[in-house]
Amino acid sequence: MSSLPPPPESQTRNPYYYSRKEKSLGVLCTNFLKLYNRDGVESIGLDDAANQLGVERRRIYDIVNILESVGVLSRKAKNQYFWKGFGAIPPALDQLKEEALRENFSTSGCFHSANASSENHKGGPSNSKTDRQEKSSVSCKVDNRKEKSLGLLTQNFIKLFICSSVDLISLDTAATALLGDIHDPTAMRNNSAAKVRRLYDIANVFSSMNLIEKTHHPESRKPAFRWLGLKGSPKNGHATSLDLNESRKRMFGTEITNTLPKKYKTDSALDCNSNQNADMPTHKRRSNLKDEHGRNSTEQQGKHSSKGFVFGPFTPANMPKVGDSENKNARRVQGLEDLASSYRPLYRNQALSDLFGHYVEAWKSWYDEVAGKKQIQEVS
DNA sequence: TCTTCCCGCCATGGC
DNA sequence: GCCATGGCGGGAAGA
Repeated sequence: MSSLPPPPESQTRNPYYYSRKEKSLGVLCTNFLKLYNRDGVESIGLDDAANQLGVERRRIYDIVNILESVGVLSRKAKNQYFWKGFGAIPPALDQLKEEALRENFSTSGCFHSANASSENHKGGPSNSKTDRQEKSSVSCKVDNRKEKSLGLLTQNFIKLFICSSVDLISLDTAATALLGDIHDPTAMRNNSAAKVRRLYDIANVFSSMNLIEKTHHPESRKPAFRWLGLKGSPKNGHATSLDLNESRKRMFGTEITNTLPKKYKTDSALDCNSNQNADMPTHKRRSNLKDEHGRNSTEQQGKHSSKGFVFGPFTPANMPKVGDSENKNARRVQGLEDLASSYRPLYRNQALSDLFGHYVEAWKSWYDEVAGKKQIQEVS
């Protein structure tokens, strides 16, 4: 991921190229924060967010659930959330810490009691006495659905860090600690697969906020998460963490969420005939049938997509290092610029269009900066 | 092959 | 019954 491979021919030729990276939850979260983490924003409508970002509501739920558990948002009403901003994170973390200490939370412990006591995570960490009393007495049999909620998992994930002295926790450790019953191999197997997926979701969102950093354990090389906490996230609540680490972590282009809704878009874009369904996995075909009834918003966007909605060709995470040959860089830059002009995204709204323009500018200034450094190095 | 995680089905609960 | 919410896991992209 440290170098930018030349785009495959199929990609340069096919404007409907599908890239999973462009649709990641982290990228979506970044876009979400860029839209709402600013002065004057007080409430957020889920429909509005979904439309602005060009994704289906389901993805917005994931984001808001995670953000809500660190206090950035709180639910106001159906479809409506209060935007509280990054300034609300410290008190939320304090509260989580307090809660965790009460529960003797640790990475080696079982999280069941924690799950129960913080179950009413909706609206942020809670102090509800009645809830806690109730939950502690029936901790093994609280509402199963809520106990497994993404928000709760998020809070427990945070507690792992804020209640221990270590700032690096491996994926394995986190997954094991967050399992309901680590002594039951069957439950563990079933839970872990699902929870690990959720951990990835949470990690992606948090790393886009710079609350954590995805890394690897120095010895085992296994995936791990490093807690950056508030030193990584913005303190004034007006700038995203990305802004603070622009030159280091900026993910050009991929920050625009792809409106192409389907993994098979590459094929379907080339062949709009219904015959394509024959090659599609069953469940995809099922959702395609749904398209015809026009129920799913993203799938409707898919129809738009076939008329030209495409995403930025950049691959920020793959940016070449300063040490790469300059010619190579120049070629790549030229290639990307060619791509950008050939397949300029037609964003569905002004905000995204502006964002795209911003990234193009940012990309150019970044490249100038890198090229400048390279020259200085060579001179010295 | 293994890891990562997108995607959307469908259960649940509120109105 | 309708709709909002969100758990869940299949399976595909990426390493």
